Amino acid sequence: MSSALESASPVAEAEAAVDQRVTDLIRDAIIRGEYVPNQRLVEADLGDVFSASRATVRIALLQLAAEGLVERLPHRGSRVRAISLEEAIEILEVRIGVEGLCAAKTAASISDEDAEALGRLRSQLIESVAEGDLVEYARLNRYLDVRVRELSNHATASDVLARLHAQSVRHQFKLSSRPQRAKISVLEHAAIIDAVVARDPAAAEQAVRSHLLSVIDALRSLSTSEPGAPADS
Amino acid sequence: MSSALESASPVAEAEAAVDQRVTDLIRDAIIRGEYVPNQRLVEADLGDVFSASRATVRIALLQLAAEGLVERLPHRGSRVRAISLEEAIEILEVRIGVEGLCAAKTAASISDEDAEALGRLRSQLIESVAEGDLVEYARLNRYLDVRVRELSNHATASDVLARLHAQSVRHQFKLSSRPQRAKISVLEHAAIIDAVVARDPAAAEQAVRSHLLSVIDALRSLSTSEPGAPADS
DNA sequence: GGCACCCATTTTGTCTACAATCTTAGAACC
DNA sequence: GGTTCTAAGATTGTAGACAAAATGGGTGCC
Repeated sequence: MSSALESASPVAEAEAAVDQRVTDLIRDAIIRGEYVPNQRLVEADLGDVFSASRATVRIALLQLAAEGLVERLPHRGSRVRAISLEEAIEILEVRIGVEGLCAAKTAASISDEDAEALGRLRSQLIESVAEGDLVEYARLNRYLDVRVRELSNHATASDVLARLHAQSVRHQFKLSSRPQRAKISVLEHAAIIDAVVARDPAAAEQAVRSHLLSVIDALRSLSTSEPGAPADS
Repeated sequence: MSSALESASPVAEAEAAVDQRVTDLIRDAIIRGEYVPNQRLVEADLGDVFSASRATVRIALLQLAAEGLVERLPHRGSRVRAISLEEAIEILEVRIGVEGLCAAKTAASISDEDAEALGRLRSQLIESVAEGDLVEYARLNRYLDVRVRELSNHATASDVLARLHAQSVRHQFKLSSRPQRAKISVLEHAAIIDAVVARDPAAAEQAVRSHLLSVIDALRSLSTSEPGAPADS
């Protein structure tokens, strides 16, 4: 029965997303903040905007709901999921374990060239903060995260992290736009890179842990200093 | 704009699944092993079996693909995803971090009654193994996992774990059906319960780690002793 | 004035039909 | 005999239409 499928490799994983044009467009719009938390996402409207049928949009929304970006209420529609501070902290707590694993794996297996590249990235990070270029710093930060995931060669962890990351983009953003915060976090990032380049898995895991715990603290104090501004719409 | 949705609580999460009848049926069938890995899942056929339209089945398959239970190849259909040994180990590695977190959280906040209940569960586990009732032992085991997740009160971690668990059911099953293995793992489980009941987060996290590392070892040696039997169909 | 009920509107959930794509088998050709 | 092209079959992707559910406003009643 069906000879063609039998022989396909179990590697694929990523390329499977081909026609998910609409899904990607909506996801990007949410992540970019074009659609704000709690905003309603009416299937017909979105189909109109992206010139796709309702069936396509519907599938996209279900997909995004599975990713945790969208909330669906039966017979009542979809809306952009609002990630509360508590949830954001939960996400960071989970990331401690998973990113720690990635960092450890990377430290254990990194190649010489990749290690060198990370070293350069380290310099760039420090430089961007010194120049006060927070946008560039945020970009390099994201790149570091992605790179460590890739280098860990851990598909499962990468999947989990990608999902978690997408959900908490908004909260991350609030933090990374603070110059004060950048000066602290850049040191922590440098420490992570140092441990990885030194090929010390335990130290890398610990460095990630320290960093994320620090982020949690920062989020907490940020929220107490400027009390709940839940009105996003 | 839209007053009804604005006030909905961000808790829901679970009850959102109402009409997912078909999704649940297919998921159960896969987890129970009714549909074996690599088996093709043709939308029209499934619609016939579950007396639903293709559109409904299609959505169910996309949902399951997002959960990692089903693999979709564009224009070529869906099939039950085969979790390789490497992937199963990856999943366990991730679980170390996340379940460790849950255990630590639970240990830090467990109530007296819940602690007592866990103590009783501990006795039942030991008893079931002593009597050689592996089916009962497996059931209790699942319950322990679920319970620790619940008690941790950590929605994000629970979500991640639920997803990972569903994927690796098959491999878990292979292990838990070995009497030899049960005798080892029951001690580890008892250690986890002890640490949680003693309200020692660090010890609980460590006990989980030890246990899962031991499972990884067991899986590895199991696969070397009975070399690749990839023919599931 | 407030409360319960009912109906119109909006939006989702489901089904059927059509188009696009891929696979497979067979025939023509070298 | 083997290879390439072509066409038929099977299966997925998309669109549009209908049915079901929930919301919101309005009317009647107390």
